[in-house]
Amino acid sequence: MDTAAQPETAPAENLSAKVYADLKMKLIVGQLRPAETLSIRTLAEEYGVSAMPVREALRQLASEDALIGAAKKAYRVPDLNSSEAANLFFIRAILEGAAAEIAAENVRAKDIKFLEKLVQDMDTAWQNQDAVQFLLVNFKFHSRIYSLTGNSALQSMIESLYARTGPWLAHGITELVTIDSWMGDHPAIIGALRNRDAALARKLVEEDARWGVDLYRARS
Amino acid sequence: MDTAAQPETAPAENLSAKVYADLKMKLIVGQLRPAETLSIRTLAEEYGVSAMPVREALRQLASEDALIGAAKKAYRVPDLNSSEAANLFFIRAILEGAAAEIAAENVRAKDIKFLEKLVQDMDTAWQNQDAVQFLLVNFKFHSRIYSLTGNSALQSMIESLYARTGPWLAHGITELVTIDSWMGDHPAIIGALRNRDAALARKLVEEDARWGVDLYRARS
DNA sequence: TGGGTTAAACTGTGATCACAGAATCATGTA
DNA sequence: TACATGATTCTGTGATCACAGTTTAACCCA
Repeated sequence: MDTAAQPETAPAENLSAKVYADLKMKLIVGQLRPAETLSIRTLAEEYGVSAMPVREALRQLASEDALIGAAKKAYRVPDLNSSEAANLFFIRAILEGAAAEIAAENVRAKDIKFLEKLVQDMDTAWQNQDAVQFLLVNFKFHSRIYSLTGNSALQSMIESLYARTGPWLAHGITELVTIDSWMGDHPAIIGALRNRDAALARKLVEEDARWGVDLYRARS
Repeated sequence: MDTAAQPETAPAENLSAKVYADLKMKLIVGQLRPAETLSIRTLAEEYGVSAMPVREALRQLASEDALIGAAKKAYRVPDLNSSEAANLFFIRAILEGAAAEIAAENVRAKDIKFLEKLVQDMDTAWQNQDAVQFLLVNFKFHSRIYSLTGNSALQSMIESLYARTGPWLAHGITELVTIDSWMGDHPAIIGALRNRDAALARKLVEEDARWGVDLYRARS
């Protein structure tokens, strides 16, 4: 069961929720590769549960298009084309931009401190070539920001977008991204939040999401 | 099975998807009231299927917070408070505003014609005091607009928001909304689209969503 | 009659089985 | 050797059962 880190929002009331949270986190951090196939029975054995919780978790992920599920065919991780990826990063830019705007008004000193630590963690993860840890910390960074909006609906929607873009990001990130091409943005975002500059925070976060699109274009 | 209108996006490959689509549409058009309780076995009998497809549909709706599902307790339709409703309409304004902006660039003559017909349908539905039909046509109106973006992810997210706000809208709409207080907006939206005025289309659609928040404040 | 307690009915949850379609692999033929 | 065809394995899907909490209702006692 504890094969992946649990997300902060894990309610874990029942087995289905646990499996769902675990698989979703694996998607976010890139522990599942594009076009990879997922079988209910195989996963059930891995998790040590029956097929029932797994099938509900897979169906749930498929319902938010984090997985692809066709009738009588194995579930599989989506392999995004450039158009689909652009659409997702476009929505991320919209939602996270709006979230950052609100977050800039609610941010506290402890939030700044936490974000600064995450920037360091992301740096070390990169130096260790640990793509999973890198994406996990990146997710935590953004997650902390839009949790400051107090809008849980907004939060779950953005989370879903990370689950959908995670597999592709993990697949492409080690190939051609240099540490300079992105790392400069996160400290700038922290600075905008500290200064309560909502407009700048929005702009920077939107650019950070746009970076995902650019990364995709560079690959294809 | 055919107890509610099927949404345009209904794939309906399996029973779970059919039940899910049907229940979601009932939420959107207000055929399920806030705090109403839903039982797996009861619904299974109504739909003439086993409990299995129903439980998956209910879990799926609960996963997007269109229903509330606690452990070992009956599923129920959320009864939003003012803060929750405001959060949802806020997201709707963001997403639909961005969608309208893109739609204004892609709109065709046949789309305009279709939207104009829907305005008429909505008018007659109001005169007939048919709240269900009214909300259905309203949904179709907005749905058509953001389908023009070609961004299916955006589409499903907005749909989910309609499912979450539908029950409350249906409950409050017959109480205090006069036909003048909103109807003026839809023809204006059509005009903005026809003129390919993206900025105006965005502004009007955002205001249309904001109307939901105002309606809520008037109630509480 | 009122209140508390118990029993019955109802709830979602997990597990297991049967089934039909999809995919894969082996086998036999040209 | 190449290819078609067969069987076997694997896939999700639907149904049914047992179980443990939750809720509701009835009932009995004061």
